[in-house]
Amino acid sequence: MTTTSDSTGEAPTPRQQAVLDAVLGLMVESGDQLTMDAVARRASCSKETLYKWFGDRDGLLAATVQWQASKVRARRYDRQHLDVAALRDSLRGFAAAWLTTISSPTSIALNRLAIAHAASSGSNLGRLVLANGRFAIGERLKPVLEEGREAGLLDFDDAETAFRTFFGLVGRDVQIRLLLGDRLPLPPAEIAQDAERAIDQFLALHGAAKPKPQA
Amino acid sequence: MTTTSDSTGEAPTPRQQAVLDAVLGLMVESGDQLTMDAVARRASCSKETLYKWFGDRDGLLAATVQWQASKVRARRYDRQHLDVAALRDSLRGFAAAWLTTISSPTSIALNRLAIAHAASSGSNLGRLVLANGRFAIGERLKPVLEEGREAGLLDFDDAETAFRTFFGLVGRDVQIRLLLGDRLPLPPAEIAQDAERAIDQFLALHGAAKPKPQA
DNA sequence: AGCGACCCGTAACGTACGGTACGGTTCGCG
DNA sequence: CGCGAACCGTACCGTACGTTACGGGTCGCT
Repeated sequence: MTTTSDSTGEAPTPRQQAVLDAVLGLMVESGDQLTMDAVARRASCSKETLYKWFGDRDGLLAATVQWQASKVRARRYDRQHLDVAALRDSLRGFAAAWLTTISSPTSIALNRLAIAHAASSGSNLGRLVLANGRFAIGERLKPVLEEGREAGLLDFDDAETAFRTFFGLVGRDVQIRLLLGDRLPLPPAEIAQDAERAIDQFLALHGAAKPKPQA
Repeated sequence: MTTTSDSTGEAPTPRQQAVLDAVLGLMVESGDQLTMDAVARRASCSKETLYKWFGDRDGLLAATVQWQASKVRARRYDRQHLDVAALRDSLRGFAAAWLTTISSPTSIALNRLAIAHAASSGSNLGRLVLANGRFAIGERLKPVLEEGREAGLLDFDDAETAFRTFFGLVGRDVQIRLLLGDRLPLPPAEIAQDAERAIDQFLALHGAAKPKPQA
């Protein structure tokens, strides 16, 4: 039975964090040979300790996913004045952050692992990755969209649907291509450019023609 | 050494097709336990035959990907009269077909396998899936887009970029969610609706304001 | 100093699976 | 009929890996 880093668990100790970082390192370097032996060797700990701390292999992987998620979580986009320029900045920030995330080696390795795991039957790895990726950013972006709507800057019926459009315009084919091993260099300059284009398109679809139509 | 169904290979014999269908069936039912033993049992053939025909496990998987691709490939969208209604129909057909494909159990299983494989180093599985999925549809759609532009119905600079926008608007978060195990029922009615919405959005972004501006 | 908790390193066990070998059967052909 | 090619079913081998067990070492507490 796991003692720490359970699915609802508390924060890992620094030593445990070092172990989880070792897992992340191994995943990125060579996603396949992620064996308990390799983790123990890399983290300079015994396998017995791994099993005491994390229960079994799946527990270790789950803890790793949550550890990585806790590292990314997330600068607040505090609601500023919210004119159209501020809204653009906010959306552009989200888009660039998302592209940076999904193109990072860590995210690629983690998603590959979770997807491979989802092929087997029961496993919350996929659910964990979804909750901390796709759905987390959705819940953080939707309030921004709704504030934009209240300010008369955006026009849409359903925030979820609008977010999915945003998601598609930003991500396009990037994630699936990277997951399938396509070389797709995404330097910061191109990320900025892609984010800009995506926001232009999103505002073309959902920007309100007239600010505050009923004001 | 593989004798048949090489990476450039000729069509598999009917018996080989039955074997590859057995692989597809196993993949869909329980993607993990896709062992050579299980394939042989399901296909009622000996492992020795599998190795003679396909070389090794990777050869079998590659042949399976190509077999599936050959089954999907692809009704022609012959260039019809090409007014705006015909263009809409054509795009809507592409969108619905793509959504149907990526939400099919076979595609999900195949992509999971290829993604897991891409975590290991050398492997053309990911490349194969990309070539027969994302890039195949791109090459088939771009001529339609360009005809639409020539007819003054569409406005864009780069067909590749326009296609990626199309791809994002159609696919959104569907594929990644399905790959990660999210339940996401996508009945034909919803596919049709999603395709319609995606085409509306695409035309809002790239529809030419005035047909044949220089005519 | 003595004791217990914690942990490292390594060895050991069981199993699953990719790959190979072999006997037996069917089928086409001279 | 006689023969060889193709193939099925099964047994077998080697290895990799998850998991457990054990010996020894370090640290904190009394």
